[in-house]
Amino acid sequence: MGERVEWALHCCLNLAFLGPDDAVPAARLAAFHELPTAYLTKQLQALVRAGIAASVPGPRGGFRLARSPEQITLLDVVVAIEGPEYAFRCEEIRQRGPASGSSGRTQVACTIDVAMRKAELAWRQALAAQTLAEIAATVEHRYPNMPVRARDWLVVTGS
Amino acid sequence: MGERVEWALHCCLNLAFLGPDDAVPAARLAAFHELPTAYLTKQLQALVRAGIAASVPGPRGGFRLARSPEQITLLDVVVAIEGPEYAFRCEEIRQRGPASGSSGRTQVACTIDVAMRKAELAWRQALAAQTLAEIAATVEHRYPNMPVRARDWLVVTGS
DNA sequence: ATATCCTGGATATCTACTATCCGGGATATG
DNA sequence: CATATCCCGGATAGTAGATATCCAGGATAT
Repeated sequence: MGERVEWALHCCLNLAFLGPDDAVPAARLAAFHELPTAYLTKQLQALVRAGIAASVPGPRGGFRLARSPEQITLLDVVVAIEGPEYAFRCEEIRQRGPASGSSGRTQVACTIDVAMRKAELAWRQALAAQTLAEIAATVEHRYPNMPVRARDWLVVTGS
Repeated sequence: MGERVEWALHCCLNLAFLGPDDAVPAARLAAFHELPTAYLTKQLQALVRAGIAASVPGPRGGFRLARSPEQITLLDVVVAIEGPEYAFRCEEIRQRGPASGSSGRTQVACTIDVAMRKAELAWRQALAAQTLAEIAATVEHRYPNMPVRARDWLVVTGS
């Protein structure tokens, strides 16, 4: 899994600490964790396309969450960055080779594929069961001053 | 996830259809699914190093399962090929940047990392819950003649 | 002795991830 | 209206890992 996922998750978490209408420029969001601005911007755009974040152009613009942290799961973010494809993709090698037979076995599922998909569904369900709000609450419980610190550094207080 | 995993799973399944002492040369195992012999051999060697398969050198040699299919889980095969590392690896970007603070926060777990690991554990458990024997039984139930066909083609009958 | 087969290393190719840059468009501010 | 700020999309490189091949050496059955 790409490092981009970690970037996106931390950025979403930081945005979750802010007010719903506090937009943070990509450059500031990147500087907060010393990430490359241009590349992080690509990931933020992916979050926008997925409907997780929203972008505001112009001065005092930036990125904010598109919906409340309670309605954003870890799966949402992972899928937005990595794509919806399964990590294990069945290439149907069972149908190649001398013993494949010419019968129309094509339409029946591969047993190994079914088994691997079952495991990936368990992974997806575990990701979908955890929301950004829950993560934020855990962080706030363990490090009470971190949300405050993030907000103070990220938000450009109005002139 | 690499295609190698699919290759390894199908090869292990084919070996599970055979007798415990029927060794199949890598070239024949590869030809069965039209896979590149040399590269498949690398994966078979990984299975040997993991203790899943055993290799027999010399004429009438080849590869066989090192233990019974009941004792081989899908997780065993996946870990043997892909390695034991987590797909999501926390780079601790939270500790970089201006707001990280110089306090000794290093030793406490990253909340996002914990959440992602929880999901991966669910995936691993789902893989560990399925054995090669169960997969083989399902295949045999749905395609009763496939194990026979695999054995007839793979095993070089004595002289 | 010989043919068969695995083992390990070296090498090459290709894809996806990481990263950067730039022109264009949108918007708040004065 | 002019300008500074900021997002958007495309083009472009570099790099690491996955895919793939080849060969010399070792082990073993016949």
